[in-house]
Amino acid sequence: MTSLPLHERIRTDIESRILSGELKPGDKIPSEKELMSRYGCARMTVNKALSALNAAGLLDRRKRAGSYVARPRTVAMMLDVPDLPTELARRGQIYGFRLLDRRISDTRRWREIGKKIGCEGRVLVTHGVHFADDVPVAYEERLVSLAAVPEIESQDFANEPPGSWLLRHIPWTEAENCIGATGANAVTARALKVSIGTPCLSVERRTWRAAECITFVRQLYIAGSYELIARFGSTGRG
Amino acid sequence: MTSLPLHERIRTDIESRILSGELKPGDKIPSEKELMSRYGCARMTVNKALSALNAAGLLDRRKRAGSYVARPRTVAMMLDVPDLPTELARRGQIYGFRLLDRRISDTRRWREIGKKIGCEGRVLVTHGVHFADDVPVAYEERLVSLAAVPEIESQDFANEPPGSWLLRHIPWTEAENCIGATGANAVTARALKVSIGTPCLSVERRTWRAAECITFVRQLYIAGSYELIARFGSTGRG
DNA sequence: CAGCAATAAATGTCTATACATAATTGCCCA
DNA sequence: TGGGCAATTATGTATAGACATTTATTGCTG
Repeated sequence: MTSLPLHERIRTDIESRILSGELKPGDKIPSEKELMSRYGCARMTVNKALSALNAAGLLDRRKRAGSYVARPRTVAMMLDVPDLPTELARRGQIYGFRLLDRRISDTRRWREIGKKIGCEGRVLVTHGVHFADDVPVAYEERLVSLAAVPEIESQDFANEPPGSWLLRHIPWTEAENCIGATGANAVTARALKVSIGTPCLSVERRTWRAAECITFVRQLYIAGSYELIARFGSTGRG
Repeated sequence: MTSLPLHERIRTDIESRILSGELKPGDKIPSEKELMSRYGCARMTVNKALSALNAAGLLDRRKRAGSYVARPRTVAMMLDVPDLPTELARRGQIYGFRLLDRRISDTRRWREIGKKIGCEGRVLVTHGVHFADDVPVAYEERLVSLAAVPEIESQDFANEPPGSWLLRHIPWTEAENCIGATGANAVTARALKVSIGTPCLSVERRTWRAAECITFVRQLYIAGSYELIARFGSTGRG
């Protein structure tokens, strides 16, 4: 009997009636006044519940008009993009990283690099392999803008892959993932110790901090060794 | 000069200091008491701002201990789960669907079906191919619980694939996607007119309505023909 | 009947207060 | 020294009231 707080109970009451289809998009929700007498509580309590549903995108609220069930625009789900070392540790596997190559390039001389990362200037380029229990699971190519992250030039990535280093040191405001499938090519197949053409999950990610591109990464996970999980749960809470 | 409400100003103040890196993961945020004297307002106002940041996952708040900048474990991103017909129409391609097989099975006789969908009873099983401009792009296997969706038994899916029909008719409360890569097997390769072993993006999705499983679907997208996009923007707000 | 103005109804924000709950800190005693 | 209890502190929840803002409705007027 941990009895939820009242505002959460009001929230989940309405939420479940929306999600179950009992309340359809466009339907009107009782006014705060009505709900406060129905639940026998103060208006702030009802307001907290409805504001949360509004913030979660389940309700549209307009002054004087009332609260209405929002019509869903896009079906969006939460995708947990994992940090590989963290994720493997959680599974009880031993994580390893081997740096295959590390060089500094310049978008003015190597155009295709600028195209990938989407910025100008000097760029740190690394290639490496992620291991789980000494078995290769992923190949990684990474570009890091040295204009945005000059400190990274002094890192050797002996103990920590560039991605984890960046995650710990560099805050970012926006990112975009592109998820697809592809076959391993000659270079990646050799690094991952699989045959050419082996299916791989491909994750490409660009990360920005306030309009400035920080890094581009392309990871190839050997089919079956790794999967992404995306959830849509009733709410963003948990 | 519409001057934001105070609680939003407090929120964005702190939020921008987190996102800019001025406040790092693990750093302590001033207590509500301190913030209320700093902004010259009541505690509820500060509380509203901090609670919102907490709900957004930017803060960890613990009683007695205080509020701390959350350390991003797995970064949650928004994944737009596509409805294939809608998505292709948006791209200006002509969508098509061919039903290859349709049967009704029972989890009590076919155990592996019950295992996939995670429920008991009679199940509608369909196999089909999605086309873009008459070219196959995806193979789909779908299981639908007839206990949860009896109406679907009378559908023939001549005009509309089962997924779109479900999306339009059946509300759901929870879903989970599992995204990986795999090679086409004999059956799927023949249906997609590719050679066996061709890399494919695999999306498996289970959908529930209030603890009752509605449907399981497994889609195989031919590598290169389709990609998922996931975005993360600074805040969950619009 | 059209257009405009007043009214009322709903949400939005904020205050000041109260008590509840959890966790840290430190003190006391074995 | 160390274990356990109590005091303290910060957050969590809730109340009752006030005023602001937006906008649908109503009613008045030409």
